[in-house]
Amino acid sequence: MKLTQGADYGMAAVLYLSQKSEDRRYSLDEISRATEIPEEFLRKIFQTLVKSGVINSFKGRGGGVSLARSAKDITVAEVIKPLEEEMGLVRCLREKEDCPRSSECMASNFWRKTQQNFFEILNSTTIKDLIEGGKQNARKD
Amino acid sequence: MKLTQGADYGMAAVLYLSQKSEDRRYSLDEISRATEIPEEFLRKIFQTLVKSGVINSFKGRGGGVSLARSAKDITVAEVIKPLEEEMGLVRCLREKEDCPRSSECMASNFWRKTQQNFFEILNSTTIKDLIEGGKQNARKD
DNA sequence: TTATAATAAGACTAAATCAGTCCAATTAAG
DNA sequence: CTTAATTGGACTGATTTAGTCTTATTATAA
Ligand code: FES
Ligand code: FES
Repeated sequence: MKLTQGADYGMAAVLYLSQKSEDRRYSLDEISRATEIPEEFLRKIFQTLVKSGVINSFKGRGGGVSLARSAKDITVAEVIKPLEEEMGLVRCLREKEDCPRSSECMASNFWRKTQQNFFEILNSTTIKDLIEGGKQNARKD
Repeated sequence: MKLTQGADYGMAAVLYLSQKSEDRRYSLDEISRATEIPEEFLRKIFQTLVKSGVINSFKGRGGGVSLARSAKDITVAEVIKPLEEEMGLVRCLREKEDCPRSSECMASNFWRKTQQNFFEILNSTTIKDLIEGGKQNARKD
């Protein structure tokens, strides 16, 4: 049960941008160097985030990437979900796959709710929360 | 982000046993047939669960497996954790691995708490809860 | 109008992990 | 002492993950 490296890197990259001035573009080269994420891999990650609307990118000289919205309007879920292809914790929750036991399955409901609870946390936490929280994060408790 | 097939199967197998009479032993052959889990794989799963104390096994003629405790005293966590080798959602939370950005990492605390919240659910839900809950599971809400 | 500095898109590859199998050894019952 | 079972561990094939490479495309500036 781990998030992919891509999702993990994605968070780091978005966090990096969020801590920098918003009115500039940052080249992949620069971000890669600063975060120690392999440049070519980082490129793919950004491509995904551009498609999902979290990041804006600009080609050509002076180009680079920037946040599409301010950090307070980007949730953790918005960064993680597009980078994490398979989000079903167990078979029951993964469409395509079907399980021979699904009819008498006593676990599916439990997992569905548990997973939902997890996503609700990701949905209700913004990148800004992470930066501000610093050491005091996740759930208002 | 998915649990391994082994953990998934493990739940199914334990649920199967929990719904059967407790004072008998069940051969892998029988369980494999009933649940449609490949026998050799199921064998390995039970070996793990025996080691972690959830299942009792008996060699020889008339042998087989049974729950080590009654379903109300087995939590979901006790079944999942031993079958799921890597339980750290992100790098930050996985011992061995170290991340070049760990010092300035704004995400680690968030993930730690989120993951903890997840485990608390697994810890506070028993196999009996699943069977009884049937269609009304996960968290008291 | 051309050189250059950037991202886009997608094919490709290496390594790791996962899921599953096989087999020789052990144990207990009949 | 034969048979029915699990044990433990090595082994394998398939899939997924992480990362790279290569060829376009686009924008800026000299
Ligand atoms: S384990 Fe197959 S449907 Fe739940
Ligand atoms: S991402 Fe590396 S320590 Fe958090």
